[in-house]
Amino acid sequence: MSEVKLKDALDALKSTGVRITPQRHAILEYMIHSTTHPTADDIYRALEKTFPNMSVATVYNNLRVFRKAGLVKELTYGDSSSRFDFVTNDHYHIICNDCGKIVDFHYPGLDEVEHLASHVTGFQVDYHRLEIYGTCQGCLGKTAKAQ
Amino acid sequence: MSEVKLKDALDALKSTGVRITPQRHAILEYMIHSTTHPTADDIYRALEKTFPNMSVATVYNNLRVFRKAGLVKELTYGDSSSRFDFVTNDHYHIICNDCGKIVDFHYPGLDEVEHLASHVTGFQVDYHRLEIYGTCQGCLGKTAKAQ
DNA sequence: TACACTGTTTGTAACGATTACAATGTAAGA
DNA sequence: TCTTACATTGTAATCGTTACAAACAGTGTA
Repeated sequence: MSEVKLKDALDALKSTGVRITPQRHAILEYMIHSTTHPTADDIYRALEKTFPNMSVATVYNNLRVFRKAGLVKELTYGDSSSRFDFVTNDHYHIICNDCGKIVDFHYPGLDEVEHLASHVTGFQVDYHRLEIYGTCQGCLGKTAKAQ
Repeated sequence: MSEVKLKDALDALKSTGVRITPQRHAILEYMIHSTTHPTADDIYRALEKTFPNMSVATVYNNLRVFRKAGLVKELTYGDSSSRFDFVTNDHYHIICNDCGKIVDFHYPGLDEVEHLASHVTGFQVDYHRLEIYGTCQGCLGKTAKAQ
């Protein structure tokens, strides 16, 4: 099924006049198969073996291309570096404050909040972003530690 | 009323054994009166006149102190730099994609989402974060421009 | 009052993520 | 094949943030 996602993504790119290069193919493929919301550097290091000459700049360039095409979302958390997430269906993230793990979960959507916000502020609403923070089961097992 | 907020904040700090310095007083005061969700640099430049010798490091140090004391929230958006928000009541932000303006709005809370997320993922939930993106009325007035 | 202790500020250097830029490479069309 | 436009690469530069060491208070105690 991820083959379908990849094909769809490539088609979407092609239709906007973006050239499909081996690097772009590889980055997209990696992001689709990844479950870990990788940073640009994660992607770079993962593909280093296959593309020994690839530059970090290429990763950043293409992540921007994908973002503009709506294929990829950039997640800016407190960490120093952004994480990137292949856009599939509407889903939200829950993030472990202890180990940083990010898990997806689905929720019907928050149209009501958007409507209220639009009504109160006069904004024209495009989209929203929601994250939940807590502690994952793995870290709950260990003894708590003061931050 | 912002006097009360300031006093409360100072009391809260004092009670946790944090010393109240003129710089800390000024930073807190600025944040409470500010409506613009300033960056560390905004704060630094605003207080430069009053404290010609103040260091950027002091601003960062104290924002971290305030954050740990729960007085201030750090907002990491796509921009390069973090923005800081004095914590009052529960409110959310709606952000203009065009001019970057951030407006607060209130909403009853999203306990239900937290519960569902906790149930599905097994996380122990601490808090969440929600932002809505769109275009503010001012920017709607101008003609739209492709990104 | 003098002293020691602890937390604070300051200045600067260092770090690390991201971007800009110029040079080189490559695909597609005429 | 030639041309043109887009891609990649490598590197230097930028910029927000932090680390660190030195100078500075404020507070309590003798």
